[in-house]
Amino acid sequence: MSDAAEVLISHCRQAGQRITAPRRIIADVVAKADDHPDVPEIYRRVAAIDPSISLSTVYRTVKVFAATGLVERHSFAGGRVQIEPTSQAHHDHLIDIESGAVVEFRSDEIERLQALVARELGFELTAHRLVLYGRPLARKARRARKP
Amino acid sequence: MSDAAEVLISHCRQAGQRITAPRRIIADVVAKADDHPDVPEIYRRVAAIDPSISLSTVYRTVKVFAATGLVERHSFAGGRVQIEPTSQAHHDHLIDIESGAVVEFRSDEIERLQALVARELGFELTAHRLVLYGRPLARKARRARKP
DNA sequence: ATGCATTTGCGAACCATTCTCATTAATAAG
DNA sequence: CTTATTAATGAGAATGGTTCGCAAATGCAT
Repeated sequence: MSDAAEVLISHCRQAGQRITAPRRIIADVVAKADDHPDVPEIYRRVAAIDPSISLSTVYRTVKVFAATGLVERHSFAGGRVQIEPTSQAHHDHLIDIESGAVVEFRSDEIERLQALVARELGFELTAHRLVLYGRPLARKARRARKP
Repeated sequence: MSDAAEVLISHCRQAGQRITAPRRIIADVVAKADDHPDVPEIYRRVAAIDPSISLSTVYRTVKVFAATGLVERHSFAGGRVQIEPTSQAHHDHLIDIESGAVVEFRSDEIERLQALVARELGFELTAHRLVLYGRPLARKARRARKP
């Protein structure tokens, strides 16, 4: 069992939740996901380990994990709920519209402004989703790498 | 028929689409929507005008409108597709995670930084999508109105 | 007006998600 | 360790948004 998974289950225990075999397995799968799987996808991975675990249980367990604050449930594309361990460092994405490549980035400045804007609108910012779409600049115009 | 609705149907015609009675009505409903209705909601409004129009047709027509670029299909809350006429000036969205309400905002500062970040990554920014998720602040904590 | 491809309406199908409920199992107490 | 209590599970049905398939209706060019 991974380190992150142990954190998940120990927090669940602290929250008064019972630690069951399905929950251990689901914690493990969620903790080691570096993508943003939706629940059916998590279920597939879980079922590969223990096929007796039901889809309902995955839904319920993910909800429990989210309640502890250690997992985030986003509703990004096409209506699915996508899961992400809260532990990893936040980042946004830039999509190369020519190749479809995904570039990860982080801008503290933008993050700060987002919180500011939210507060001005009367909200506490809890999450955000920022995707930039761009066309690669001609090589000469790009910032040069270190020589 | 509203002005904006006429723009919608004329663009459809230009795109080689046939102009039908259902499409006129749906265009009218979509054009005058100042909120961000999902398709079932649009269907309700359409059915109030002509109950013989089917839900399928609303889904299909909204898709056609989106293809012409005159309507945007967002996927904000819980998997629903929400609709908005493209005509209005650019803005981003903040979702009230408690009520699902959509608040529109615009931050030139954030826009500027996005372009900057993209350029630093070697891209020319062509589009972006920013959605903030927030919880309403308690009234006392909110920025006070002018006295 | 006529022919034909596009649209429509209807219901079935799909997919993610939630719910119900009888059964199983984790935890606390003895 | 055993038992009682009560939460968690599995299976499948229910729900709600969205899409599909097909026969019938309709827009549009001629």
